[in-house]
Amino acid sequence: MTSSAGRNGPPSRRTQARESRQQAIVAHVVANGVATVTELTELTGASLMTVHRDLDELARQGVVRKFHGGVSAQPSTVFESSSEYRLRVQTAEKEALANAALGLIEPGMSIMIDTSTTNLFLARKLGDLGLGPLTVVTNYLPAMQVLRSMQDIHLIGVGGDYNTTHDAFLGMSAIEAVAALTVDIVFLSTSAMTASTTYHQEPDIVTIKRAMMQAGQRRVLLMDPTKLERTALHRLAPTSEFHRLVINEGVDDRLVADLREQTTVVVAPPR
Amino acid sequence: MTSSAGRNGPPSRRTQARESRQQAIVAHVVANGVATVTELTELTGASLMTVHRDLDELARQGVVRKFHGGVSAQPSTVFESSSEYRLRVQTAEKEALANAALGLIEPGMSIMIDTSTTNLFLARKLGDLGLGPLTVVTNYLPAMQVLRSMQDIHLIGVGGDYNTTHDAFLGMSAIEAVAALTVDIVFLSTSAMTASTTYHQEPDIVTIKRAMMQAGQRRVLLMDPTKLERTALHRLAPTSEFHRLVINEGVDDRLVADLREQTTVVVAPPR
DNA sequence: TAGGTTTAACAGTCAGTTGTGTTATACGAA
DNA sequence: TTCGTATAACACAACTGACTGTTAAACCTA
Repeated sequence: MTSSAGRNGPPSRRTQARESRQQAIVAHVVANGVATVTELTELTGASLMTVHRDLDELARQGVVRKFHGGVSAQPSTVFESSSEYRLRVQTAEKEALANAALGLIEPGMSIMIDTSTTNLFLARKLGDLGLGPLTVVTNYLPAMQVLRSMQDIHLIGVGGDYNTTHDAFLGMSAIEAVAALTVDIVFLSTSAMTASTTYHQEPDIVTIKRAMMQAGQRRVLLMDPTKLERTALHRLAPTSEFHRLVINEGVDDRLVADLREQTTVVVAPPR
Repeated sequence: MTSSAGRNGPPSRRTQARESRQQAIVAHVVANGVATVTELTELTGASLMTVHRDLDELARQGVVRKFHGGVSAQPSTVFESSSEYRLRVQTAEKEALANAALGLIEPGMSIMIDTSTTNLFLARKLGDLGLGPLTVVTNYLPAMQVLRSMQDIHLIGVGGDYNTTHDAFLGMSAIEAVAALTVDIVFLSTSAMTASTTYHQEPDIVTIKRAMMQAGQRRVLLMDPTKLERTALHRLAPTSEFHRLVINEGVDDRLVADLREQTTVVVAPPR
């Protein structure tokens, strides 16, 4: 991550401009499949060099692919894995989910946090409340960085093979480490779900998430609206396996009704 | 860590002034045992408020203890444990040690790095060389942060209970994780040694360092000059247990001769 | 080789952060 | 209570670093 990846302060006018320009580029490229650089300079009004730099960054994040003469879109399954990319979308929704999750935590509890950007929002909030001593387990490096300096937080890091895409420790040893623990609540998120089932596109992630589910006495699933009513290659677990599902407001009523047949659904209020 | 903890760029006139002022304060307090704040404003020429802020920072680092009316020195064994404090002293020497250590590493190797600031210097250099693929194991969070973005580095994080003082993962699960691994070289450092024996003041650290020694086919000990001919509460291991000892130039000849009777000594050239 | 395309190098602008001091208020010990 | 001490609040200057554009060189491809 180069610049404003995990920042908290105000986004700054400058960075904001950069953000919206890159978003416009992504939207355009995704819509058309391909685009030339000059085409994008006209779209954004920025200089050739700036567009090139934006494209380099987006390519590094795996969102687009550069070739001589222009760029093309990546299949969504590829770039949606990128931790860096996911951190920037649906932030308001994730914030709301995190707030709702916070309400489930009581002082003295031990909780586990999986490799998801939604959970990073949750981690940031854990220090705020005087939740008293709190034990937090995670394999997600950005979460560790956030939690390490917090008072009253006992951080337990899960080690293993570092995975750049997810910015987390995975693999056999991570699974073993998780298997050796039991926590009061485990907070999970995944990339896709239907009313009946949850999914993820990567088998390695499925494995660690399953181990984490085993380690939690209660399992809470946090899902922003973009992930609902979608599937991915690998099945993670039936929806009914989760004790609570936290979603945002504005989800289709029929879907919510279907979900309520499987588990307890909590609707997180915005703001 | 607040500001210029792990920076690399030029120290800046301002920060440099701050550094030397704090060093002067520490020197004064250590020499006299105690000091009043007004006394220190005269010593440094800074305002009352600035001195207070310096003292707050030093107290947070564990170097001095504040009380109403002034400050007192901490026993050296206390503040010498502070990762943040140790990072700022003997940097040139540690740099030289790291360079020498680098020469022992060959492409494709797997290495382990323990919880010591000297090793952080080493970690920073691992990306420079085109050492080809390199597997690096560590329980030291700052090292993980440095290594995570490096190309060609396969990072294996050792998890466990996070310890704020050392900025690292310790405890039973860390030891188990280390015990499950074997690497080509393990790079260690410790707080004190004599010709015959190595020491550390904290039992938890001794335990993990011993586990790491077991995990390494070759054991390399990096020691800056301030640590030589000193002891600490707990014995870590005989000097002869290390395959190589890397020290700086300028160490007393007789001591070097004694050390050479125990192990292979490498003298790191400055620069 | 000639066209456009990409990268490298340089420099300027601007925003945010840090370090500092001054003043005002709160605190603690005698 | 009272005086010295400690913190909080505000303001300011300096510095850093991010972002951008321009120009020049290198590169690819037809």
